[in-house]
Amino acid sequence: MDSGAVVLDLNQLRRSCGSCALHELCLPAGIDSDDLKRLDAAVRDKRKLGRGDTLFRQGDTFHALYVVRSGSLKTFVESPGGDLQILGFHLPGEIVGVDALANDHHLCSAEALEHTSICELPYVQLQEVVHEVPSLYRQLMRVISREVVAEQRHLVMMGKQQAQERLAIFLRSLADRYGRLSRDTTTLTLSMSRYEIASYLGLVVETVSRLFGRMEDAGILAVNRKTIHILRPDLLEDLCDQGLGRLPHGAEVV
Amino acid sequence: MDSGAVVLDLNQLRRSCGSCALHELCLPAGIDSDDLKRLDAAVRDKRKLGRGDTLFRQGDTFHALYVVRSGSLKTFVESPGGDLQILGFHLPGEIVGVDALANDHHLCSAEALEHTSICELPYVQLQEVVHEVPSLYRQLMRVISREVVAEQRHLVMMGKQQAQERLAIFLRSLADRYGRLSRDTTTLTLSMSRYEIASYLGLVVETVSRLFGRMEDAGILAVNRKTIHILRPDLLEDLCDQGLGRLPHGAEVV
DNA sequence: GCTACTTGTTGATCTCGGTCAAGTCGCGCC
DNA sequence: GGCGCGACTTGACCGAGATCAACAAGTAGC
Repeated sequence: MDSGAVVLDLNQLRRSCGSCALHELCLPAGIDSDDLKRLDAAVRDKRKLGRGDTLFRQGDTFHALYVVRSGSLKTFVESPGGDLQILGFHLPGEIVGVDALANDHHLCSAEALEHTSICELPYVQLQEVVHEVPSLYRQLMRVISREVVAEQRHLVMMGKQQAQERLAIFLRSLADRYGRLSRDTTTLTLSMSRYEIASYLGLVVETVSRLFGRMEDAGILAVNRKTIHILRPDLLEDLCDQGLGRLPHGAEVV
Repeated sequence: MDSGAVVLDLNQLRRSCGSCALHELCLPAGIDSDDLKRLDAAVRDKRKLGRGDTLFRQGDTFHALYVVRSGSLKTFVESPGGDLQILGFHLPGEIVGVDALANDHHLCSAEALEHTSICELPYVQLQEVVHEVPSLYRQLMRVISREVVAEQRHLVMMGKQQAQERLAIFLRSLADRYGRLSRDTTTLTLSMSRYEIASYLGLVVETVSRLFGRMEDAGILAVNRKTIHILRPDLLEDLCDQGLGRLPHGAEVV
């Protein structure tokens, strides 16, 4: 810990939570500037990760929570057969590692999908700061709760939705979350592969590929490899909740 | 069980966390007796719920977290079409309501599956106590984290497992959780309907019914309406990871 | 007891999405 | 450039589980 002379590491990206672009989305939301300094003391910069780099792995001992600062992560569990299930994709401002609090070991792995930087919150220090700053405690709970809500949505999707609805919901969710980061909501640059999308949705790659094709045929999307243009957000929205009345997969445009 | 034992006054609800049978599973775990008194001050007894009674409903304003003291709850979301998805079944010692922390409104409903008593933790008071008792903060995080882990397991099940594996995993999970409550692990008395099980597993009732039949034919279970005897726990275990693969052992979740 | 209703079981058929298999595209590398 | 490999797409077929439908067994009300 750096309680004495603070060594400034100029290679590190983050300066302080107060000056972070995610200020209003992340832990600092609603925290006043005095308290922010305390939070800053608990945040340790983490080296940047390149595509495919591991943040933590299933079974690792828990010692910190992480917040995505830029880029994106996937969390997943893998079974011996090489089979894996993607649990979630994590964009800037989202927290990762909460599952490990239960028993001090990570139960899933986290890997960068692209160049990604991370804020590390060593748990011991975080506890101290949270103890000193009640409003931060509340905000931390909020951020954790968001992950719970995301998992619940995921669950509903897996339990009830048809394949096409799943993909539509997934795309809408990505667009929304990028929108919150003040980015374009009609152009998505997917950082994950088709295989990862399929796993997340509980489908197989072939199905995902066909669905992209079908949605493109319907004029809803323009798909070019990793780049997705949402041409008709309204129609995409329609696809998200047609629990019973499904498109007969012709060019059904209303 | 009922003979010779001290007659507990069932009208008298919770006495204190210190004297609660769930002491070691619930929030009090690892908290010393002085601090327990503070926790007690934050716990408000909640009236008992009867079968079908609602604890909170989707959209309700958030003001408290809840811990199941006895009985069981289901949490679920319902879509306009009357369609519902069960998110989880909650047994004694498990926390409910975490999803509402994100935006002050419950995003799912919670309903009792049988006679159930609940400890209510008004959030404002809980925050104060957590502030005073760091070890309680950590334990609260643990309990919340357990729910995250349970959701992750649920997700993996929905994404990768076959119907039969899902039911096997569900039954094993129930047996484990009841086992932790020091009950018989070979006889389950299901408090939920076949429809609720089906929804939880992402299947339809007919399939669940057929699977029970098949497992009975295989000599693994003896099924009589809501009462399930696990005759061959070893075979049930085998069914849990027949697919291509599953979590090897992972860490034990408390 | 009888009737009406809810919950669960069983059988016959259908279908969405998985599986298998054969391309095609994009990209790094020599 | 051409080669090789992984990521993606497309097509033909199939099967697990959904759907439809009839029936059985509890359960509540009278």
